[in-house]
Amino acid sequence: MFVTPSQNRDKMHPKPLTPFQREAVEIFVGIFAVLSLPRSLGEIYGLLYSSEEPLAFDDLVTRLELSKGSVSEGLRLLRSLGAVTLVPIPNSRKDHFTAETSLRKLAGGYLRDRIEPYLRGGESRIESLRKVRETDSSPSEFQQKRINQLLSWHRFFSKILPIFKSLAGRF
Amino acid sequence: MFVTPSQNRDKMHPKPLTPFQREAVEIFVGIFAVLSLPRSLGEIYGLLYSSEEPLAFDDLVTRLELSKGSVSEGLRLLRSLGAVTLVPIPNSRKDHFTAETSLRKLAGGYLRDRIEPYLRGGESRIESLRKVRETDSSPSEFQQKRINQLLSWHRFFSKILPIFKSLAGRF
DNA sequence: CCTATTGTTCATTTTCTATTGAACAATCCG
DNA sequence: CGGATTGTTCAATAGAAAATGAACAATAGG
Repeated sequence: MFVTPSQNRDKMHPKPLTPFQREAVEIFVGIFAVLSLPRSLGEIYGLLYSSEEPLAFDDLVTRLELSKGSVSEGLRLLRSLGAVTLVPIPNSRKDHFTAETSLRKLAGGYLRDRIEPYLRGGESRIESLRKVRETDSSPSEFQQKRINQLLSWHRFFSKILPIFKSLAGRF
Repeated sequence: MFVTPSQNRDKMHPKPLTPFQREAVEIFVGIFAVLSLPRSLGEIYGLLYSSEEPLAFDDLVTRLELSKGSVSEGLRLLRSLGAVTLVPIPNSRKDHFTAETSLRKLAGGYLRDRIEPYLRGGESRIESLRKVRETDSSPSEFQQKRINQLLSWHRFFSKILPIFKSLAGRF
């Protein structure tokens, strides 16, 4: 079987990243680092973001010099966040991927997966603090103040999140 | 030299956390974890948050069973974030600390130290992407689109951050 | 001054997280 | 089928981050 070089180079000589792509990868590695997300995720997303055409799984492995395991798990997480989409390519058996680029999807996915679940559990955690106060030797006014404050913080974030998402929706 | 038990217990038998404090510590450990901040910071802040009176450095060490090193560096970071304040206690040589509890200070400090510096560097990173595009073999329209999109994202976050802060200011 | 106490620093250790890589599953196609 | 290709899983390793603890400053009070 023969392949054209642009489709499938030797693994030892993968098509290198363009300067534009290298720079984009660095930018997204940085952005992901701010969110405390691993470097490999930034690399994968960055390369997809700076590539006009969808890339095959294998392209990511060879061009970023990452292990198949990293790419596989990285793509899984990025897809679960809605940051990367699997696109069907006619006549290709391989999976191909593109970067989602609407801020709505990106920020929305991050918030949905990393923040909202915690926020949802918030009320019950504050509730158990309230319960514990009652069993305390001497429930104080101070404790009640703290509980109320936590509740007000919770309400604040519960309100602000949808607002943020809808504003991001325009980008 | 004699001390009253409430002021300075034996290190092996520190005044234990009340149930309320234990629960508060757990809550803040969780909040800090969402922000990918280390457990010890959540413990320190949580105990201060749930303590009516300022606590001495040494109280934090013994009651949380943390090393002096952890507490020292933890307090330094929390103070730099504006989450904890050193309060002078008359007739005491020891440093005493309280938790700041206004969302304005807490969120503001976090954003100021962790997010804004990165955001400020954003323009120059995008600029260098723009420069690299020109040196590229064939600068494409696609690349220009990506650059423009990054710029628009940057503007979005630059706008939203002050808005968020001012909203948080009311809590 | 001198010494107790208090807090900091930072090299080392421990713990946690990310990454690898090899074995395995799934699937396509001859 | 059957064997080649493609992608996943997960135990093992490497690497990064947090926590420790011992040596070291700083300082207050005798």
